[in-house]
Amino acid sequence: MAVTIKDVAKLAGVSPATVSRALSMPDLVRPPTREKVQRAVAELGYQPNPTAQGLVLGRTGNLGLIVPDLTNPFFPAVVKGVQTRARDFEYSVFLADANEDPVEEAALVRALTKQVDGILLCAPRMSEDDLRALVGATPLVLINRRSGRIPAVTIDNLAGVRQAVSHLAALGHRRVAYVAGPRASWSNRERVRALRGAAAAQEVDLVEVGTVAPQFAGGVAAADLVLAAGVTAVMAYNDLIALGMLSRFTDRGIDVPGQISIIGFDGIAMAEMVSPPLTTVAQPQDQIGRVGVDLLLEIMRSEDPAVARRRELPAQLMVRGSTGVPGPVD
Amino acid sequence: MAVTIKDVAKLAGVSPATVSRALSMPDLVRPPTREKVQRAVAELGYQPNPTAQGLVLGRTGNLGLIVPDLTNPFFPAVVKGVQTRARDFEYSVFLADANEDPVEEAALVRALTKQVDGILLCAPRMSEDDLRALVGATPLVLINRRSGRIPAVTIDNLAGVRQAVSHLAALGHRRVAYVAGPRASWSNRERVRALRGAAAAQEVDLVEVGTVAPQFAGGVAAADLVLAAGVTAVMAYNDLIALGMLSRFTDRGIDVPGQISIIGFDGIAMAEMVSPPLTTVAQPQDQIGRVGVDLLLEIMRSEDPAVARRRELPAQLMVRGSTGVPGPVD
DNA sequence: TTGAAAGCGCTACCAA
DNA sequence: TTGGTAGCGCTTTCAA
Repeated sequence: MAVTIKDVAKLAGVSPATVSRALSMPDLVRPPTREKVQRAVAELGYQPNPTAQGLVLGRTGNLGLIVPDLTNPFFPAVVKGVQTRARDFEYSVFLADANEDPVEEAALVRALTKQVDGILLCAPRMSEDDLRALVGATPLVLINRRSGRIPAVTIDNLAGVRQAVSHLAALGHRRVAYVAGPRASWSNRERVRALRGAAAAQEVDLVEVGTVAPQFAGGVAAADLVLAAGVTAVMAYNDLIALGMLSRFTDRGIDVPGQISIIGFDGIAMAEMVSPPLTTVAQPQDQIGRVGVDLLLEIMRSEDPAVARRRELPAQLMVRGSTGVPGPVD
Repeated sequence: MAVTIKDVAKLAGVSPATVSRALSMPDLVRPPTREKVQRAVAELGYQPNPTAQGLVLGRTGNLGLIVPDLTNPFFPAVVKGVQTRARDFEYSVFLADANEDPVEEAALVRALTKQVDGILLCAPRMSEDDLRALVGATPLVLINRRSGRIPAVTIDNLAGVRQAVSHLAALGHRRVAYVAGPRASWSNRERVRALRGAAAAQEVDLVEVGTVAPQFAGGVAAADLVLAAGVTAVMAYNDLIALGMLSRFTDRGIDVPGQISIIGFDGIAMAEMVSPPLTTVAQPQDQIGRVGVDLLLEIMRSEDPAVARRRELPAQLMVRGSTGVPGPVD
């Protein structure tokens, strides 16, 4: 076994209580004593056992983070934000990947619940019922989703979509397709709703070509449908889908943006790396993570569940090479 | 506070000891008693407190995983493998991202050490000294690195590099550049070594154009140097660098593979999504994670540090569109 | 087969 | 300012 507080106490010639105090409330102990303890700690290389601390303090010092799919570059960026901020407050983070499976999401939360002081949950398709069951079990912050009065950090989907539609309208596009993400996804529903409003307001015809997996392959599959829809521009639920379309267009010899313009959503790093670079509605990914942690800590500290705590972060259209004025329609 | 073992005991009309036994060694308790307990557990929704269990059992049920940069798609894939396998054995995993910083790597390991039963460490540039200091503190498995007798899972860099060089030689390339990753990286050193050997054996001139960050931007920067080196093909330390070069070549109007062939390393998903798709030496990313967990558990179980446990996984060249026969040299 | 009780390592209360 | 001690929730002897 490792060195315990008793070993330190013995070596320093004080009681375990004093060692504990010297470490956690140093000014309650006389300087000479404090130094004795510090020397003993250093000599023995003592580190408090977090499990024991956790047991007596009733807190673990851990945060849980659940994401749908780490393979989508959007989430690693969020994870990094969470980690950074969590470390600032000396929290460690449990990460769990739900593999895009609502059932796993719920199971993971349940498993994590006992191990952490709070959970950051990015579970776009978990049922509202499952969600409600979770709340109250542990402090919880939703990421990119809202539900009832559960604390949440989201982005301004409405503004993001509006910027995108205005951009296309200003370029002269009059007929635009939307390739949807998972039907159950909160973000997707929000974006569709915003899109319909914005399209109507800007007198743009909106063609909803259906739902695909929020992945590159989904975009590849959608590309041909989009082409058949006779539009001059297409917006995608996320960047991965947009990138898949771009790739398929390139393969089919369709010029982007000459023959069709593409707008993605998320602002993942990869969007800048393709050619042409992808115009996209960027989310502040690491900020989402950081703010999520802040919110969670706030909740954990002041356990007043009455106030619904929410943060809405801005979305920003990044205009890049994949959008341009519409070419002549064939 | 949540429901404890005492609550269950009271409701079931037995002692806490019996509840504990009924749960963890069911056949030591008479069936009728067992059922009473189970009913009480169900009614109260009791779940054992893992912290308390951890304290008495001396194990946490957690694994730690440290990666250099979650933003490199290679690592999320490894992380997924780790998670999957860990979950099979009812372990949770702490994930920490070291931000490509050797100092942070060491600090993270130290912080994690007390919280987990074992650590999977992917720290390509941590100094050997730091590494040695860690070993012994906690069961440890190195990922993509070898050091002394520390257990490790690596891939067969030598075979991978050989396949790549043979491929280029077979296509007729006689002068090939290598864009190196971090000088301190174990994998990079291995690959350079293998490359020199393979190039000599295949009578290929090797031009080492220097070291860049193992990221897209590094590749962009390297591309112009490569072009100036008068080679017909280039190999990169990893796919991100290769992708950066590809992008820069495209921007400069250089045809790939017409004017220059590119080979990456890692086999990240993105490599297939660009155009032309990237020829690359693929690592079995999720398998690396899974095998790492297996190895770690093995070590944790049989604490016989005498045997050096290692796994070397195969690397496989994926021939795709970014390599072809060399064009006429200008 | 079951229960009483000790104790994992630590913190915090109460006394001294 | 310090020490003794109870107890966090659980498991596991040791006895009954």
